[in-house]
Amino acid sequence: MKVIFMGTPDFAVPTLRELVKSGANVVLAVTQPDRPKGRGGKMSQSPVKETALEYGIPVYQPDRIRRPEHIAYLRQFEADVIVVVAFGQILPKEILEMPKYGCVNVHASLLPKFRGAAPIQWAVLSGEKVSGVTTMKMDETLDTGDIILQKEVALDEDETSGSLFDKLSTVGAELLVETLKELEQGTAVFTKQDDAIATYTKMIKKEQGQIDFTKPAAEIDCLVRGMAPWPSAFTTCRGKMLKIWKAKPLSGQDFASRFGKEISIFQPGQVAAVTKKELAVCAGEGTALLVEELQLAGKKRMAADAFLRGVQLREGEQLGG
RNA sequence: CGCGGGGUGGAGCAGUUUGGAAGCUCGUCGGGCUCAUAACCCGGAGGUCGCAGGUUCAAAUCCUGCCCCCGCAA
Repeated sequence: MKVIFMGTPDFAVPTLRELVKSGANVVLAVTQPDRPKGRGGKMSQSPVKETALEYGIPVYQPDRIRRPEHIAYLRQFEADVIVVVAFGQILPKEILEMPKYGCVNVHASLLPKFRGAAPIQWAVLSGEKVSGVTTMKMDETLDTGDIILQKEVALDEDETSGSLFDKLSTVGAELLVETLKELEQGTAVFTKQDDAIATYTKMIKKEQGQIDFTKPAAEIDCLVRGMAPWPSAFTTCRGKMLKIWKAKPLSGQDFASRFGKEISIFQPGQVAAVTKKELAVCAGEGTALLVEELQLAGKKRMAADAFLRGVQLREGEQLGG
């Protein structure tokens, strides 16, 4: 199998590795151009590029792959299949139709659910119990191609987008290798997606991490887990950015039995209970959020008890706002 | 040279502006109180104050250079 691999972030790396390990002949890795990144704006290369270089695979970094010269460049490889994993650019029809087996995409959800840019985060944000990975034969619109293989993955109670990323990228890698095998053997079955039950995910923006304490605690917990490790759920504390990394929703009853008072005497966003080790914030609909791990601007991420040693919060103090 | 916060006993912080015996909360160790306890009381151990120079009678504190961590912005 002569393969062209297209991908950019960490999520794509396991698939590239499995591909190489499976014996596929990866002739080219296409990835996004190097960009300034991080503090100080140093140039950095994509994880896929680093991995490709490690294997000695040639790397190609077109600014816009749809330009004719880039399409022509790809054509000369006469690849059997193009594998696309979180590449970050839309492929034009000429490329989709170029390889014998077409273009195969690994998508981190159970399509047709969570089509689009951020399926993993949205699965966590939505409080899903199960998500998964789909391989499909790409067509001209985004994430609408025929499904080839699909595998479910259960979400844990404390699943974060980061942990789900890891799980799904591993599963995706295995699934892709299996998919190529079926394509080559001619045993692949293509299943149309049911557009009627499709859902779409928008790209995650930083502001979405802002915690709205009038929402019930369970929903805030989903936000905290869904936005971790990026861009993180946050509020403010005495004018400083305060990231919440881990929290546990408490019902009004949980709160009362744990702290011996009623949550109803507090307004959403108010610090409802502070002990030496625990911190609870009033949330919406009579619930409370037990904050377990957090980070103040300029500081490191730490457990609630460590945080409370250095910052004495007062009961009733308002967060956010 | 993008903007900013920070590196002080094991943990989290104060102290730096106005140089002059290194402090707080927690943990830890020993003892006590208690039916009992993560509660309370008493006592102890533990720190090259990121690194390297400089100024000074004296530097965590002032000056210079470097390393590392983090928030924002991209």
